[in-house]
Amino acid sequence: MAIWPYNRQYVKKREDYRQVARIHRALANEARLMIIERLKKREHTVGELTKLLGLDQSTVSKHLSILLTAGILDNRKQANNVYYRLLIPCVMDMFSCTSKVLKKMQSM
Amino acid sequence: MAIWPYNRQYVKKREDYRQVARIHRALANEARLMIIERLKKREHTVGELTKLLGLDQSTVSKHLSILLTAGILDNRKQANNVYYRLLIPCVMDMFSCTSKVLKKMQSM
DNA sequence: TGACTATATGGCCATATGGCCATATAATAG
DNA sequence: CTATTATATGGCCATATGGCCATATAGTCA
Repeated sequence: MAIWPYNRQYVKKREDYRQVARIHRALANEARLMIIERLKKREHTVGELTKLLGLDQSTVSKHLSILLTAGILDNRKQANNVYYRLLIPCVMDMFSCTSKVLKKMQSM
Repeated sequence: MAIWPYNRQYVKKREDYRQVARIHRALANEARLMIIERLKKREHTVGELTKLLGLDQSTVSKHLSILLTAGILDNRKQANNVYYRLLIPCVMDMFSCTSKVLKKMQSM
């Protein structure tokens, strides 16, 4: 095992870790979490989210594209609006774990 | 509602988002994910993890401290070793969601 | 005590991130 | 067609991140 440069298994793992890290990085920002919170209820346009977040439109657009390419959101175009929606609802479930972490923190 | 500067509910939410984002940021790095993978099985010393990861000892120490202050790990000192262990096993469950994201990605 | 070992911290550097402004692009409306 | 609206992209800047090296700190053992 562990022939040059790495065995296939190892390379696969490394790549998996990179991917998983990328998903967490997408969720590692207040603004993007608020976007997800909103999209949990229904799809929204970029403009709507921009108003809700109180950030620059370009900033929101960049956040959306990060969530999009991370595979967490989906979008569709209608008229000259782009509607974004939550693609992976289980992302919300992850928050039940993060809240456990927070609870444990507070009890320390 | 929404008295100056924000109502209490809103402030709480903002703070929650900050905390959740911090947890995800802690998980948003290959090396730290590998550490968690290892600690899933049993506790390890800094030295063991340093060998396993092939990174500088100081780098590993910093990663551990990030996971520690994020509330994901715990540690104990014995002799002149510090053993780190996984505090919140449900962190592993989050990976079942991230793998769903990845699967969906690959099918696109 | 002093020497040794394990871990943590500070300094440094290259790169990434998150925000804004300005502007480009795309679609609609007139 | 032109003007308007919605969104995306590029440039910029301040700050954060992740890595290493060097060194400080803490604990053990003789």
